[in-house]
Amino acid sequence: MTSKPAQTGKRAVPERTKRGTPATGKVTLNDVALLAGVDRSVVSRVINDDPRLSIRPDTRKRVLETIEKLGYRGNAAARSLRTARSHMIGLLIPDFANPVYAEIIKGAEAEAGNLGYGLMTASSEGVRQSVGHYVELFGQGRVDGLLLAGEESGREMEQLRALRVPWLQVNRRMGGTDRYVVLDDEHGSGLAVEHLVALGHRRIAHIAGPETADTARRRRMGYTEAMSRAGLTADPWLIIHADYTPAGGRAAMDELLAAPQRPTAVYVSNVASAVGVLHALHIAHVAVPDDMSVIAMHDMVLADHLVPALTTVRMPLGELGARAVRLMATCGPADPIAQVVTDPVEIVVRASTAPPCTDD
Amino acid sequence: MTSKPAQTGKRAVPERTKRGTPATGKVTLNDVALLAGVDRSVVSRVINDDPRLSIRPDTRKRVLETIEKLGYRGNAAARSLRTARSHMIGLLIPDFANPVYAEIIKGAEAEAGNLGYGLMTASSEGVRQSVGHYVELFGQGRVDGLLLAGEESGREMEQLRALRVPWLQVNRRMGGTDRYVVLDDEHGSGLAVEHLVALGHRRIAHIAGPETADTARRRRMGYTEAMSRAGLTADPWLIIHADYTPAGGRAAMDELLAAPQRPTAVYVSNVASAVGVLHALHIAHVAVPDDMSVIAMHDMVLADHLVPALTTVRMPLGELGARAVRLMATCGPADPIAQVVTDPVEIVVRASTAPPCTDD
DNA sequence: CTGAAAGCGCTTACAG
DNA sequence: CTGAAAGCGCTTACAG
Repeated sequence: MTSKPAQTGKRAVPERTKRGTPATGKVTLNDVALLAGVDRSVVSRVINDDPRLSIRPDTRKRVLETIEKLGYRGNAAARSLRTARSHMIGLLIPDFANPVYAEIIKGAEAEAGNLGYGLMTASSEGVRQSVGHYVELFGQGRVDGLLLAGEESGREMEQLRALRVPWLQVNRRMGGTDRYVVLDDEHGSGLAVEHLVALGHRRIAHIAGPETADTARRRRMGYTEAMSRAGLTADPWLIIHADYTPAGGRAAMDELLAAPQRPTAVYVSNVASAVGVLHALHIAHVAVPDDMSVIAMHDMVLADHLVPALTTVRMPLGELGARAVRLMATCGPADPIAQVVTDPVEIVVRASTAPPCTDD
Repeated sequence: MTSKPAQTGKRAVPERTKRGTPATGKVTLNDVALLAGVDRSVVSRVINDDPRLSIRPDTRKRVLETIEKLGYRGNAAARSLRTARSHMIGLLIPDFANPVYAEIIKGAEAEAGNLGYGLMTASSEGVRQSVGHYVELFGQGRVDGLLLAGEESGREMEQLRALRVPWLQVNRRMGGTDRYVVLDDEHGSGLAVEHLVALGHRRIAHIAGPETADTARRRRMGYTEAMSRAGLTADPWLIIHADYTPAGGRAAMDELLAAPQRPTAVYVSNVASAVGVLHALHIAHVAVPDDMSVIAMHDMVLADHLVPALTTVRMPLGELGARAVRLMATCGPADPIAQVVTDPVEIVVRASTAPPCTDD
């Protein structure tokens, strides 16, 4: 007679999961239930704080103690399979080397931890190199949601959409979507211009980001509007578009220095570009801030140690990352999300800005 | 009579996974099998290229086409649960703002992609803030292995060990372990010193990393040995320990400038510190490279744009990250791994090094 | 107050 | 050459 497989916990196991190897320490719900003398469904409900569970205090205590004693850790895969949620959030950034994203990641990571989520950060660059692209990484239910801080091409957005994973744009709003969270770039830009105006500058240039970038557009608008408010004209030759990189900033500054009428101050839309701007001025023997004031969007530790120390606009980048995670974790996949993080924006005055030379 | 649940694909499904909602597009192996007219085990084996499967070419073709047609993506949780592998690798770094780690992450990410793994990067900082610490993030079978590039405290290593996840130290070897992959820091340091010696410097200082850091120790050793080889003495006052941060480098340089006999050159063990070193020299009106040559460990885009552009030692940081992932993916959890990535180490000469002033 | 059962979507040894 | 079955470790509606 073929005996039915013996009861709970004694069922046949595939070779690779051999029991009796306590070294591996694979403790399951069943092990806990067996030792605590209850059903595994009870253990599960204790762990998940099921409000519909009524249980005697001492039974609960016994279960909890057994979990502790065996060092039980729930299996993420089993739980994901059952609940169809991974408790992971993906974050796609353009480049790990850009310190702006480091701030966003930090905020996102901390908030994810608080909400019991894991954060899986990848760079567009890295993903592009890999074989399966987004599919391997973010498809297959690996993440519950995807935060997009990168510059995805149309084809890439297509691929992402095919994954059918809820997504949210961070720090940009492309393609007329209603799923984004951004900073108040216009306001920040306005403050930068106002700082320079207050110092007495009138010919203020703007090294803007790439023309295609949404952030660049918003910062440029903030700049032109603040110029108008101050009764100054933002002549087209005062605005140069450049990549958000040191090399981009350097080239833009060179161009600005070659202009017929030199500005006395420049507002750079990105701190990475500003590094290149300072370098270009150094090479051209233009003294900062005596002959040229420089202020840049985004404050970083680095700014304090550049030569000279860089005046910046501090934006709540960490809060942006945190907010994005929170929204992703709490909103439905199709809820419209259109948020602007405004809170602490301030000018951090350092050595790179001063009144213009009087003999100008 | 209670009819047995109808066959494959028609079993009762829990409410949340309602079929007939093609919008959600939850396509399973069963759906593919049904449409292709084969068993789902066949589909599985086709997907996984099971060598023990013999199948008619046209059947295989039909299966593949159906997968394509339905846009089937395997469910990661189900696969993980069944195979007890997550195909995820965790990477723990100290700080996203440190550009050195950006390079390591990039290399690791690319290699993970090539091997079909996902990379889950977290910072020690961020993890410490979160509620469940490592357990939530890396426990529960979420990752197959853990790459440790951070500075974990003893208590944290304890926690990590309790997770029973295979781990590998990256860029450091702490606690007499035989699971690490590092760079040839000694060799790189030697090259830095040799570069300065070749320029004619004899009083060469070293701003070393934190005394507790393994990398700092190896770089300092490379420095002292190269000094000896050149017949120079590495006097104790020439060596200052500092954090791997701009602030650390700045304080160390200030200390060096206050010394009775000033060095003519300094080898800084980290590019972040070097930023602070250049700043300190600027403040003190010490001309670089005329009055002080500066060379730093680790090449970054930033180095090219500092004032002045910084001479560096380029180390294979990306390859370090890639190697770590490869080892983690291919080695057994207890195999001894003690590797040194030596390959392309070279001096990148920029504007911060020159022969010493002759009137010195 | 607690237990038994079904099933999430896969993989794999085995049967035919 | 292909199919049927068992089971990975959970959760949850339901029964008692």
